[in-house]
Amino acid sequence: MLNEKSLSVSQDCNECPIRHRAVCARCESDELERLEEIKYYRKFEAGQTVIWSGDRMEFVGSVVSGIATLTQTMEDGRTQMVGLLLPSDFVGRPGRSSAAYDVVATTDLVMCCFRKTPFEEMMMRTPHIAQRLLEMTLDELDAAREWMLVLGRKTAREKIASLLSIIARRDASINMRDVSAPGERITFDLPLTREAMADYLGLTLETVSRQVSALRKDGVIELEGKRHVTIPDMGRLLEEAGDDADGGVFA
Amino acid sequence: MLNEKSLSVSQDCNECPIRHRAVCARCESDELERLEEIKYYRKFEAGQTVIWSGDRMEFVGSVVSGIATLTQTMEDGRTQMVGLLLPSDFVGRPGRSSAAYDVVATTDLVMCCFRKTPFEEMMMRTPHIAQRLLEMTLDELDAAREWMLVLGRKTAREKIASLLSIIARRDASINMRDVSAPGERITFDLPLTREAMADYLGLTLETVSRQVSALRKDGVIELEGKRHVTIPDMGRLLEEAGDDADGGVFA
DNA sequence: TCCAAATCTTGATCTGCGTCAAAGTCTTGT
DNA sequence: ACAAGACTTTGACGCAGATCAAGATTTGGA
Repeated sequence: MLNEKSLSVSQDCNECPIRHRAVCARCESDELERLEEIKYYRKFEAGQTVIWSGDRMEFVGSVVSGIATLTQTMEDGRTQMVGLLLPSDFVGRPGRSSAAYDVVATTDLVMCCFRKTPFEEMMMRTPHIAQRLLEMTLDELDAAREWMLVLGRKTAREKIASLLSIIARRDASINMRDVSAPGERITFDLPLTREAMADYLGLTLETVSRQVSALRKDGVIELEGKRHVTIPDMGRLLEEAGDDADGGVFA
Repeated sequence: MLNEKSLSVSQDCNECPIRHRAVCARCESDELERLEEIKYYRKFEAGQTVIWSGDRMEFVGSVVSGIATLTQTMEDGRTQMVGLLLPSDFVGRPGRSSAAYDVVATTDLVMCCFRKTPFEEMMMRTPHIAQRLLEMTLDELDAAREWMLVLGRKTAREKIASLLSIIARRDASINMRDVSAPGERITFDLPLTREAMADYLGLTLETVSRQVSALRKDGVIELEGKRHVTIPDMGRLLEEAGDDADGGVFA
């Protein structure tokens, strides 16, 4: 089911965000050594499922490059995306043995994985890891709650604007660009199909398509092809999203 | 703004869930002593706001008794509840100095609080606290994501059934009753007004009222007065919620 | 006890988004 | 380069839930 290939363990650690973000900063070198031992890389192609909901989950890890989604599905096929995993995001749950969601690679994807049991043992011995994971999980919880407002109370147009502004912001932070500079034109590639956007926003793909067209017609966004977006005025987009213009809810 | 009264510190610790759930189980006695020193109780009346979004947050804590809600509000007044805090739930975020949501007591409420800075220092020194908080936060994240499916993809009727089944389950677990016993009639008081239910479900209060009436007419629930609910068949309710009947998504 | 305010129910009507349908445009493999 | 499939756009129409409105019931304070 999982056609992954392991990458060389000797691959440069700078590419592994968990080293940087979750562990490195405050750990002793022997702990880093131990982490190194249980670390491995996995590669997935666009469209591949990383893990199915309910599957036994034998690793935790984080996204090195590419984009993955967390999705829930009802018996009758209705689908809701509950998370968007960009580089540096953590996947998996220490203390839980089976996956709660489908994880799907939407682009080619590289993950940095740790075997779960050794990782958990290490977490027990290394306080900073649990503290760092707590911090990351609280951020995710905030993002999930912000998204509840989007899903429960925003119109289709506001939903699209919210999604675009999140992607713009996260894309900018990955590439270390500044999204809040006034007058700046922001440009990025949409990493999601219209259907994936619909699943994230609780809409149909037709409605997504219509609202994207409407935002383009109104000059809020510009499109080259279907995927390349430029945002001439970030403040305007945030207004359309229903957020206050000063950096917004997801700051 | 906060008309709280501190309760005696000598109040029986059995009433303070964080002692049990977050700290006690694995801590040394001197750590418990230190926690005891920074602990205090606060009482709120139904309808009082515990803290406003954006306020400086000088404590973390957990609910001892009563019910509180976390809500977000847009500038134009649209409101979305993003969390329901029942006894034992943790509030606040180590490492963040201002509140991200309004916290409102919907019934009379007692909270067990810890001053934030000493709590954070203690967390640094006491690995089990961060580990326990991580576990609790991951549970909350799962609950938030389950709720995203409710908000994004369920019909009004399914939303009401989902809310009732969650409340039934949580109420049962607080009172140590078994909700999954087949044939068992389950009874509880709704702790939320129709408007609060609407804010949680992303609906209007009129729609909530209509769907509650419809579920009653169809025999899925029984009502005495407006608030006292009995569920003659939990499996039936879970079907109406769109969950699989075997314990459901929130198990 | 009684009045006023809060909460809840129900009805009539409206509308944003879903559904169904068809055609257009990219992508990919040969 | 071309064909087949995947993805996207656009149109016509219907419906679930919102909105507006009027009462009914419950709650709480004087």
